[in-house]
Amino acid sequence: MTKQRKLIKDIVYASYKHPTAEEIFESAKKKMPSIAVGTVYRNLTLLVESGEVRKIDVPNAPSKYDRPQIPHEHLICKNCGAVADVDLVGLLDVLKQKTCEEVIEYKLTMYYVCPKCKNF
Amino acid sequence: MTKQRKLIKDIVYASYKHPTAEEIFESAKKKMPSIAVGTVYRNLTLLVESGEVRKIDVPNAPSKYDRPQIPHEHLICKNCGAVADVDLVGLLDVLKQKTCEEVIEYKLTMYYVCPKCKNF
DNA sequence: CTAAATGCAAACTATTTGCAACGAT
DNA sequence: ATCGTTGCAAATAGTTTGCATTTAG
Repeated sequence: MTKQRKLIKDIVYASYKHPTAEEIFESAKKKMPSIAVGTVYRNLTLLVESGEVRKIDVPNAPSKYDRPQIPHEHLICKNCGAVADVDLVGLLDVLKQKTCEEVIEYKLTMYYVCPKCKNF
Repeated sequence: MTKQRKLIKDIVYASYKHPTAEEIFESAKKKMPSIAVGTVYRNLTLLVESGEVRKIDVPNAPSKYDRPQIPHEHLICKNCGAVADVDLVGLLDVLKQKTCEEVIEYKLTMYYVCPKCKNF
């Protein structure tokens, strides 16, 4: 882990809001004036791949970055009733965006046919 | 409604899949070779604004377009309990994509503070 | 007639990439 | 010495925009 990568990760983790790559870049330049945008993007991609940072896709706007959190929801099999946990990272943001409201929390249950039942 | 606009709308409505602007443009050129990409984008924007066409935002990929459908969910005020209806077009697709499962249906309730309560 | 819409091309935004220099093992 | 990483600048992808011309109402 290079100091650039460390710096970028620290900025994301320390941010009170969800910063964009550009904002992270601006912030990083204060500590390390020579850092390049390309480096920020490259490292964000790497950090997202390793799961250290979470990317939030925002339609018609630059992506935002955040530390990962692990909420989870349930998928219920319509056939056998088995419950699977699913990690629905980013759903709250999707709901906020789709409703255009400051959604605080939500209750969600999904229904499907589980892999086992699907094979019979 | 110009013939370009009509053509674009028809293409979206006739498409078996969810076409991108580029695909719509290619398809439109077959009927009207002089049509410009800019026209396709401008009309798609207009059609989306008027509700005649639905835009599907896809992370890291061109947006797709579809005819609109109107499911709806509830937003409940945590303060006064008032219920607002919201149109959550595209949520099922988001859930399918996020869970990587063939979600059949879902139950969703969201909580927020309604505009009236927010102002007191 | 005239306001809105078009075609064309250039501009823009967010992000990615090629490459030579750099830096940590 | 080596291999990943950097800074820089140019490239890319998707979309938007300015402008002179055309078209629909």
